[in-house]
Amino acid sequence: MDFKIEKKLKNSLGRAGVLKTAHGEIHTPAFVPVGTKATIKALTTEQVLELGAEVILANTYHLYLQPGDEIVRDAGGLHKFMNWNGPIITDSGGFQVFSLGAAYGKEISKVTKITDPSLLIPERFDDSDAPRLAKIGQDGVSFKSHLDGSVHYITPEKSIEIQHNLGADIIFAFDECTSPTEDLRYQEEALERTHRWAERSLAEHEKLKNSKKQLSHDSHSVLNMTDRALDAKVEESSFSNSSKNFSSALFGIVQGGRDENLRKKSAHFMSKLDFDGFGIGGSFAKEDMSTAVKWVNKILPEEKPRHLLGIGEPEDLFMGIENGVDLFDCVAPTRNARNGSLYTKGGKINITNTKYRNDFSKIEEACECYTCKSYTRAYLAHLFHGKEMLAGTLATIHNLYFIVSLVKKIRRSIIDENFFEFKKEFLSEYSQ
RNA sequence: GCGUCGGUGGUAGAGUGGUCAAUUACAACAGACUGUAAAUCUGUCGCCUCCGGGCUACGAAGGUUCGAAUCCUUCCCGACGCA
Repeated sequence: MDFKIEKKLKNSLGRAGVLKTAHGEIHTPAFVPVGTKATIKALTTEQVLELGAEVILANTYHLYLQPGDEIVRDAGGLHKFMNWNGPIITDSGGFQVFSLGAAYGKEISKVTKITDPSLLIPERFDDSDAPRLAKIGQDGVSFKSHLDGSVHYITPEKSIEIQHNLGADIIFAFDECTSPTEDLRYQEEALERTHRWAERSLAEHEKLKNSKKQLSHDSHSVLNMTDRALDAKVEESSFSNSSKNFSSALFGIVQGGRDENLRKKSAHFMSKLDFDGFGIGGSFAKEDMSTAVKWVNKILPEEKPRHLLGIGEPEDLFMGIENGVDLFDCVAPTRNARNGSLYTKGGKINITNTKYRNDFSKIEEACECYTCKSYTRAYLAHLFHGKEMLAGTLATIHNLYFIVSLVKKIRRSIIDENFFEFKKEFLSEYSQ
């Protein structure tokens, strides 16, 4: 993996660059559509490619449970299995520690609002009796499968092993995504754990990389190749699409919740480790997400890429990019689409609302996506009311196109040196 | 014509003397969704409301009863059976 910064945003941390992976280039900043179970829900990979996405993200935990990482490995890796030849990122399962743990059965979002009553809990209350599918131990996390109830203990080593079997271009260290409702003491304890897990993830990654290299050398040496030729062969294969031997890049994840000291501590800690890039994870309050990102990105080494995990509403994308984020992934555009919430320049609209039933205009008149080129709001409304499968597909194409294109436009504005004008113009219309 | 069964809110369909403005599902209406337990979830869903309650309602009209969607009478409508 190779990352080059092409242009920096003046008076801020923002930058535009190119991230080279074994499966192609990612022009950063970039939005990464989420395909948890090795599919961007409702779309074919051709549709994902056509709407302009360069890279996608899949999930370790889900693919480990179903169909099983060994099946994916035996299929020739994730790229081949799901027919996506571009770059792939896999999340480590760290988010499921939160979503199936502290957030299980509750209405807690990783992005909360300061006014959210869940934040008013003065001290951490003991809710260990509450049913949850993820239970945290010092060594790893015990998951009770949401599919069949079977129990699986995931350690950092196991997460990395699974991710190596899946074979994504960028993989993440196993972390603990904490709930925004946790108090400082717990955040600190969890951070210590995440840091230990980061070191162990890194060690396991190195170990697996080396054993693969060894395997590769061994097989080549049978052919009596010179060392020089061997090295060239290994080098070549690591950038070849069909190769099983290319090595994934490993990103460490900064945690620390909403606390400045913890976030900075985590950023310092991660910076010292030999990661290829970094994820910024955990929970935020909407109102102060920007400061958290800023604290972290001021510390992280400039020359390595940063991925703001799970963030992706338009205003957040501007915020993140301005503060030095290179990659974003988020389920919002795809999930919102399937639930009838569509992005427009003037804000999100709920296409199932009565007023759209006879609205024969496009979702967005100027939009260049497949959906807008061919269909009206009334048709989309009809598909949603009729519960037709095509509703989800057409809506997802539009929403992903909207968000992917927005980030591309923001990238362009950095290169053209009019980021702040573009931001102001876009947000003034969007937040109306 | 006689007999039997049945007519409940937008629909289907519970309820069969008080706890019924009426279970439930669907439809409708609105909202939520940020590293996907998610094509999901939540709320509203007779009218009015100073949110205490008030009013009109279970085919129609009468009646019994302290009290009726529920019991009785007549009528109207539907299905089936017999002429």
